[in-house]
Amino acid sequence: MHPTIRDVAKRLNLSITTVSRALDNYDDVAEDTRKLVIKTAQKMGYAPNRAARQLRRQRTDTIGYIIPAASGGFSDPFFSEFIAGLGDETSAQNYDLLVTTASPASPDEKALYQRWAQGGKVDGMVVNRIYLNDWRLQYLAELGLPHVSLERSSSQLEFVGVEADSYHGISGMIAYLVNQGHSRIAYIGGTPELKIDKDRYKGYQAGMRKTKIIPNPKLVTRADLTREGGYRAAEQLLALVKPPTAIVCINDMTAIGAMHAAHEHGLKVGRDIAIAGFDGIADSAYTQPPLTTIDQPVYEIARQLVAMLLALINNEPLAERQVKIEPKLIIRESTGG
Amino acid sequence: MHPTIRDVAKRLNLSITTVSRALDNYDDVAEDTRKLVIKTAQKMGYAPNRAARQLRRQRTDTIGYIIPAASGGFSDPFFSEFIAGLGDETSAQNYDLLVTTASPASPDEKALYQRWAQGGKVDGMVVNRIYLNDWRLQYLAELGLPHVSLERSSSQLEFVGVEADSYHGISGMIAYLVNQGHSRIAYIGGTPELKIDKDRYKGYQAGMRKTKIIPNPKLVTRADLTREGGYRAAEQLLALVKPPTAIVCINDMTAIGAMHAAHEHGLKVGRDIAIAGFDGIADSAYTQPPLTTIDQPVYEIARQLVAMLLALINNEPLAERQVKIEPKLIIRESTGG
DNA sequence: TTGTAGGCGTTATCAA
DNA sequence: TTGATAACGCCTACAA
Repeated sequence: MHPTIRDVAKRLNLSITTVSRALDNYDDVAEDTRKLVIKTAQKMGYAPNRAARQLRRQRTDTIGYIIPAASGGFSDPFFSEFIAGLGDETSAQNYDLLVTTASPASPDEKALYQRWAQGGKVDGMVVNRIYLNDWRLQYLAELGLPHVSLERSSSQLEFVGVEADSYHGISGMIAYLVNQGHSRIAYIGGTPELKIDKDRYKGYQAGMRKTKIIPNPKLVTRADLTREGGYRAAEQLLALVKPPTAIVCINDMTAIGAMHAAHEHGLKVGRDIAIAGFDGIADSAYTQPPLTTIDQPVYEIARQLVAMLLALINNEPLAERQVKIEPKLIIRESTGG
Repeated sequence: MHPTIRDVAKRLNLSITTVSRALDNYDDVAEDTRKLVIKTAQKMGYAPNRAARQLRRQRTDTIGYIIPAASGGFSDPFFSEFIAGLGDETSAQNYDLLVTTASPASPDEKALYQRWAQGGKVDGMVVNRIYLNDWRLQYLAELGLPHVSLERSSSQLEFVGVEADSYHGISGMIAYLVNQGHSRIAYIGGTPELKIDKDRYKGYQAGMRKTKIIPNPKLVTRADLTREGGYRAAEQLLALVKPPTAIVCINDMTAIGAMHAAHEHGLKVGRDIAIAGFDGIADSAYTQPPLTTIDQPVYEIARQLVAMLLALINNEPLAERQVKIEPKLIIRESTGG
């Protein structure tokens, strides 16, 4: 098998202590010795055994993220960008990232959290797609395992993480649409237990309230944050006697589905109907027509979260325990440009 | 910290041996004892320490995958589907998946492979986006670390993994387009060192050769598998004195970029110009117009790869060491329907 | 500046 | 059916 520290020591007629310290750049080792050790270790292809190191140090240098998506594939680029951010920041800090998918609130999900958190497989966890009442955050808190989240749950006592201001994002969007002359503005949300749904829906309500328009409850529908869900919800909206002239969606995926439905109804998006999303995924600039959306810097948020988590893990001071991000309205042709 | 097996043993006045075996379902432990142990362990919130187990068993029950994408985010849904497949299958088999991103052939990438492979952090690796001459496969082979790949490199002695028949996929696509009356058919590829580029380009050539059309070398361009790359390459093609009437792209991302360029040129995709991709990502059904593509079951391929890798790791017999997949042509409106 | 030795939490061998 | 004990490979307090 691989050479161990013992093999290196034997080869050089040194003790494993010296080798260990030479490699870890302790300063109580002779310069010549260190150089020799490093060279030999390299030549022998030595790399410290992670399990042994972890056991000894009582830490894994690994953090975990369980993608909250139904089995069968997460197809929301939101997650790709998020994972990319997590991966890049963990790597940059010489940590590793453990990843898998599990359906929210499934037994699998619980088993995974247990295996990783209680088994000491990870030093901390990143959590997102937060529910108003989220067992994951509760569980991690009880366990005392460091964790950060994108969005907070209402049951959370001590929140460390990032929050995007969904509320103002959406209410600003509504204001913009009203300004464009729209009044029959529909909302396609997600399940109301989701923190982001609550915030975004409130933003919608607030935006509508500021106008004199009495919102039609039929214009508020719910889907599941997927293209298919957005498609079906939009179908319903377009089948109304008085269909909406604008549709604001909880995320870009939903909006893409809605655009598809509009096209099928022979509507030209951006002229006959306005459609807008939330997230600012890379796709949104490449849809036809390009999608108006509320951009949140997902990649950066993910990196930020990791940085915060590692600070938490290593007991380093944290400049801010709660970072608030203001997403930006990006106007494109899907709302008439 | 967490209770250890010792704590459980102490609580029950049993030896750690017995506890260990009760939990691992050995059959030489009294039924009553086993039940008691399991119950107590659960009550105490005991979960075996993974590092200790790994050190002792000399295996990690973890496999690794390094996303071969430039830092700053992989935005190709191909990878999301791939990761979802990897994650679901590893979870299903009670393994864990270590993931990160690294630019192909960067020093970071090498450092990661070393840390994981030589440090015994993983029992095996999944590799994709294969180069004709791929140092990763060579490295893993030399190390003797189990690995599987999607696509094979030409320098590979012993290939275990999955191959999609890119060649026939593309040549079939060309045949279809020619049949539709196209003759000025362009190809937007990737870097020629990529295995898939070689195969797909060959498919293009073969498809063209079957017709009497003499292919114009100006119609063959290269990009980088991204939307932006596809956009720029298509811009060039459309600026030609005699622009192509059809563009076949190495993947769907490139095709999405190309469609964007066509729209900007005032062309109606599917009527004024045909554009086709490769991969069959979920997006492709939701572009406007929907994209003709060559569909390969990425999610299933990923699961298959993991299954093969775990068989390799556990020295189980492998029905097939090399699985060949025939991708399917999906005709949609982007080529005139 | 270097070496000795103990222990991190498991699993597995052997003996009782 | 159960228990004592020795590793797995590394780090580090302490001794030399």
